[in-house]
Amino acid sequence: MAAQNKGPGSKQPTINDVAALAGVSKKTVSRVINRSEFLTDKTRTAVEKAIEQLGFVPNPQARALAFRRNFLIALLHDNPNAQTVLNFQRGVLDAIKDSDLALLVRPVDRGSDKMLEDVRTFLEKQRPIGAMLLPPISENDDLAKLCEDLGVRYIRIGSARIDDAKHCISSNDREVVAEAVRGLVALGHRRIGFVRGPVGFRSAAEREEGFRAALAEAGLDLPAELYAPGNYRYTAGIEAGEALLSLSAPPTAVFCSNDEMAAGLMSVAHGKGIRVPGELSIIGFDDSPTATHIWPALSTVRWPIREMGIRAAQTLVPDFLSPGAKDDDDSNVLASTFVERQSVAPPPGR
Amino acid sequence: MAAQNKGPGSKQPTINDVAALAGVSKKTVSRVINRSEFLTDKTRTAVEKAIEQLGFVPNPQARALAFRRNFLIALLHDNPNAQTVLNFQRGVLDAIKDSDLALLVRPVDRGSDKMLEDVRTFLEKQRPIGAMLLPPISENDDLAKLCEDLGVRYIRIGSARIDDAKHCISSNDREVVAEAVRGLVALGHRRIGFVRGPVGFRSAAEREEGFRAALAEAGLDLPAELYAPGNYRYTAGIEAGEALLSLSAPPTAVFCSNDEMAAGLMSVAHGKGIRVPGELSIIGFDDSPTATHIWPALSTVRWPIREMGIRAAQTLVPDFLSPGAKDDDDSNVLASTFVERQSVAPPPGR
DNA sequence: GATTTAATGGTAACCGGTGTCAAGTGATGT
DNA sequence: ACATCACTTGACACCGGTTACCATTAAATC
Repeated sequence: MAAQNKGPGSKQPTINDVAALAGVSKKTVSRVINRSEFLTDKTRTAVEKAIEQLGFVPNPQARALAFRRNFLIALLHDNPNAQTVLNFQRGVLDAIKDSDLALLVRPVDRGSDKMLEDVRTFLEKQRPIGAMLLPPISENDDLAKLCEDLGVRYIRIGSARIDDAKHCISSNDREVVAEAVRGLVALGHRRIGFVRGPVGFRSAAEREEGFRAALAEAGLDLPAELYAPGNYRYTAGIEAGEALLSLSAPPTAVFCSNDEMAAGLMSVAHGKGIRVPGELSIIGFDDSPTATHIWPALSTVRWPIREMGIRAAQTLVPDFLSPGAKDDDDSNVLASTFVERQSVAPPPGR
Repeated sequence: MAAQNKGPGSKQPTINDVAALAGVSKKTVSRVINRSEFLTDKTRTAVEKAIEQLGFVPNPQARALAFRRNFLIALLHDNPNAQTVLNFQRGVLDAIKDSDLALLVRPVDRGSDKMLEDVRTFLEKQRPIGAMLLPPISENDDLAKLCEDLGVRYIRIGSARIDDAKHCISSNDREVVAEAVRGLVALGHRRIGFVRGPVGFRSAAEREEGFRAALAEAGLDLPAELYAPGNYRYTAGIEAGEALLSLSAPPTAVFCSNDEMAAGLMSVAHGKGIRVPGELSIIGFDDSPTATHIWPALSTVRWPIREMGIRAAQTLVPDFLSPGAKDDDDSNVLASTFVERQSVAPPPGR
C-alpha cells in the first residue's frame, strides 16, 4: 500500500518520476506497465518497486490518447425495471473488474424523437469501444446500425435472437414460458388467460408465442375474452384484472407477461375476494423484487440477467479481458428458468 | 447534421483537419470549441462551418490530458433499492446533460473488507473530478476521508446532515416521519408499532427518532413488544409481522422503516386474515415501486431522490455546469413528502 | 577471444488537444 | 501620416503516455 496521502495540491507522480527513481527510461516503465516480454527480472522488479513507492497509477487519458483508443464501454438502457438494469450492470462490472475498462451508463429516452440524435452525440463525444443495448431499446435496429456506422462495437440483449450471435445475447424465454404454461395445464387448468406486453416489443411477442405454443400442444384455444393487452405497467395489470376477473366464466389461471402486471392483476383479485392461488393461479415474468414482495409470492420466470452482463462483456471486448473466461458456448443463448412459488395451484374442484 | 457515415476504417477528423480546412491555426479552433471571447464573428463562423462540414467532435481524452483534469464524475453506491439508484442517476444525468461531463457508475461491496481498497483503486485509476456517495455507504466516514485524501471532490447523500452543506445533500426524513405518525395519532391510533431499519444506518436512526418524537408529542409510549428490529429486507418485514401480529394486543398501526419491510408485514397480515387498513394501518418509507405494487397500495414517504441527484451534481461540479441552475438555497436540504394511499385508516371501533 | 545474434534500453516523434506569450491587425487619436 | 492601443491570432512547448527505430549490451557460437 503505497498510500502516503497526497494533498489536493500535490501532483500525481508520472511515468517520468518512476523512470527517474528506478534509473531507467520511461519506455522501460511503459514496458513494465504493459507487461511486455523482453525484460530482465531485475529491471522489472526495480521498476515495480519504484511504482509501488511512488504510488504511481498510469493516467488513463494519456494512455487512451497514445493508444489511439480509449477504455470505455457504454451501457445504453431505457428500462422500466431498475433491478434488471442494475443486475446487468453488475454482471458487466464483474467481467471487466480486472481489466482497464470503465463503464459509462447512459439512460436514453425511448419515446423521444431525438433519441437517435442523442445517442449519436453521446457516442461521438465519448467514443466508447463498444455499446451494450438493453431491451427494449436493444430491439431498435436503427440504434444498432448507428453503432455500426460509427465504428462502435455493439451487443444487443434480447429475449430472442435479434441479431447474429456476435451481436446478441439472448435467452430462451419462449421455451420457458411454454414450460410454465404446460405446468398449468398439467395441474388441470383449462381456461387460461393471457396478459400481453406492449405491442412492438420483441419480448412481448416471444412470451405470447411461448404461451400459445403450449396451449396448442394441449389442444386448448385462447378465447378472445381471455386475452388482455398490456404495457408492462402495474396499471395495465389492474385493467386486465378488471376485464378478466369480471367475466361470467373467468379464467382459473392467468399468465402475465411481466411481474408488475401480475401484481396488478393479483391486487384486483384480492379486491374481489378471489383467493390466490386457490381460485386463481397467476404466473409472472422477470423475477423482479416485486415477485417476492407481494402475497402470495409470485411464480415467475427468472431471466439470467447478471450472467448476460458477464457474457455481453466477454463477447463485446474479449481482447480487453483476461482470457481465463473462455467459454466454448458461443451461441450466446442463456437459460431462463421457471421459479415456482406460491401463486400457482390446481384449479378449483380438482 | 454533418452525418456522413464513417466506415470503421476511416479516422475521426482532428482539430488539425478543421484548422486546415478553415485556414486558421489549431489554437483558434480550440478557442472556438471553448467559447473564448476575443474572436471575430468571421473567424468563428468559418471555423464552425469547418467543424460542421467535417463532423468534428473533440477527443475528450486529449482534452482531459491537455486540461490536466478529466471530465468524469463517479457515482458510488451499494444500494438494496435499485430504483433509488437509477432515479438518482437520472437526476445527475439531467444536470450534466449539456456539460462535457460523463458519469461513471460503480457499485461497491459494503460488506467486503477490501471495500475501501477497491474504491481507492478505482478512484486512483479513473481520477474522477468528484464522487457521489449514495446511502448507505455515504454514511461511511472513511470513504469521505479517502476522497478528501485523494483530492477527489465528494458529496454524500443522506437522510440527515451527515457532513457540512458543501458535502452533503440531505432530506428532512425525521420531520416527515413524525408528520406521518401524527396523522396516525389523529386518526385515533394509540398502539402503534415500529419496525426498525438496520443498526448502524443513519437513515434508520432518523426514522426512529421521528417516530419517537411524534409519539412523545402525543404522550404515547412505545412498549418493547411493539418495537421490532429489521434490516430493510422483505424477510425482516415478515418476521416483524409474525412477532407484532401474534401479540394478544396487537398494534392497530405499524410504521415500517421502508417499503419492503412494510410489504412483508402486510403479507403476514393477509396470511392471518387481518384486514388492511380496516384492522391494521401500515406506513412504509421510500415510495419504491413496491409501494404501489402491493394491495392495498402503501402510504409511504417519498424521498426526492431525482432532485437530490440534480442538486448533488450542481453542488459537486458547479464550475462545469451552465450557470443557469443557480439556486439560492444552499442548505442542500430537500423535502421528503408523505404520500397517502390506501394502507391507512382509523383503528377498528372508531 | 572474435564474431554473431538476440535481448534490452534509449531517443525522438506523436496522439489531439491547451497554455503562454509574442506578433499581427485595424481602429483611434494627434 | 504616424504612433498608440486594444483585440485577434499564431507559433511552440507541453500534458503523460505510446510506438518506431536505433543503439547498446549480454549471451551464444565458432
